[in-house]
Amino acid sequence: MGGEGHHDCRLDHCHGGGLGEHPATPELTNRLRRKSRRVTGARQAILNLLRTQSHPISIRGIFERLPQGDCDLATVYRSMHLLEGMEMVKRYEFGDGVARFELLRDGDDGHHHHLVCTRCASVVEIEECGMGQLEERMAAAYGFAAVTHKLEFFGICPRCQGV
Amino acid sequence: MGGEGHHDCRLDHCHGGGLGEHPATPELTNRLRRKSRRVTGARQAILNLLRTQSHPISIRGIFERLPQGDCDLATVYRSMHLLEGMEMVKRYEFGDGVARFELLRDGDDGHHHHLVCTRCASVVEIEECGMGQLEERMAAAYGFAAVTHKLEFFGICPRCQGV
DNA sequence: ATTCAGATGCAAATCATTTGCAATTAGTAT
DNA sequence: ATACTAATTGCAAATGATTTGCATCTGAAT
Ligand SMILES: [Mn+2]
Ligand SMILES: [Mn+2]
Ligand SMILES: [Zn+2]
Ligand SMILES: [Zn+2]
Repeated sequence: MGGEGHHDCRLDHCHGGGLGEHPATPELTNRLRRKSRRVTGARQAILNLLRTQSHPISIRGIFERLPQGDCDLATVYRSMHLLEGMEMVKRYEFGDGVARFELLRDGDDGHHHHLVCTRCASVVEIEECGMGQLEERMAAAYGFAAVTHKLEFFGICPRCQGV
Repeated sequence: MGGEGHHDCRLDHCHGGGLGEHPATPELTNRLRRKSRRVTGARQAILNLLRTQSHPISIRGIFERLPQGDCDLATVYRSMHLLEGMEMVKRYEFGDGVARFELLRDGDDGHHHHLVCTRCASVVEIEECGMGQLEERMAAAYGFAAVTHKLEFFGICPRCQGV
């Protein structure tokens, strides 16, 4: 084996059909191949959908927005696990028992938080985060390693306040 | 009605049997009666158990520790809802799909956070929290009201680091 | 075209939590 | 102490999100 590898596919096997035209990002293609996973229509479709979202979206939400139930709900679950493992999406939980995901743009670790309305579930993206020092202090104080955190804010949005 | 109310129960209807001897706290008794809810063996048992815990405990965990499955799992679920509504316990979620609860000691709003080991699930109680100003800034910036937050830390505890 | 590990659809299985309902019980009134 | 009624409970069945077994299908290398 080995060699110059000119046998690589020209990255456009997406010859119509399947889940519609979802141009495979070289990004996705490379990451997947590195793990010998495949560039499938479902995965491309899901990533393309995530690209259009500006807030976390649930798996059911993804499924319903995918072109005419083209892909099975179980496949969306499996795909999100895969993408999460590849650090291409990030999982959030707002406490309602439903996981939500956001696309991780290349080079972005995606660390940020949300302000969620407890009445209508509208979301504001929050970039601020002064937790770094606290994490360090914590690691030092309790001997923990690789300390991270999950932080979400809740409240009542302006629109919902106008009873 | 009204009057001196000498018809009140002497708060010790717990004449043996039932869920064992679980002295009813006047605290519990009063809060419950105020809402015309009843002082039952299950509720006393659960509160007494919670009193012995120093970290959040799951509903199944409570159920299993209760004297010989004396009380139904569904009853524990219902009791925790009640107690949460009465602000006698606080709910925490560590992201594993299981809710955990802590007793709210009288006069304490119980606001604090946790440092959870992602390998063995051991927990460190964290009192520090400098989130107050952030909440205010957020309320001001986005017009949200009653802003609160959920914050938990994750990492690898000293014991689990010693692979 | 051939080949086969990786993916998918579909249905059934899990898991945590909730709910309907008939039987039981706490707290009050008699 | 007895009676009465709403609150509570046990038990089983229902939910809802997520996972999984398995036969079939497909991507990508040869
Ligand atoms: Mn976000
Ligand atoms: Mn705690
Ligand atoms: Zn942060
Ligand atoms: Zn805090």
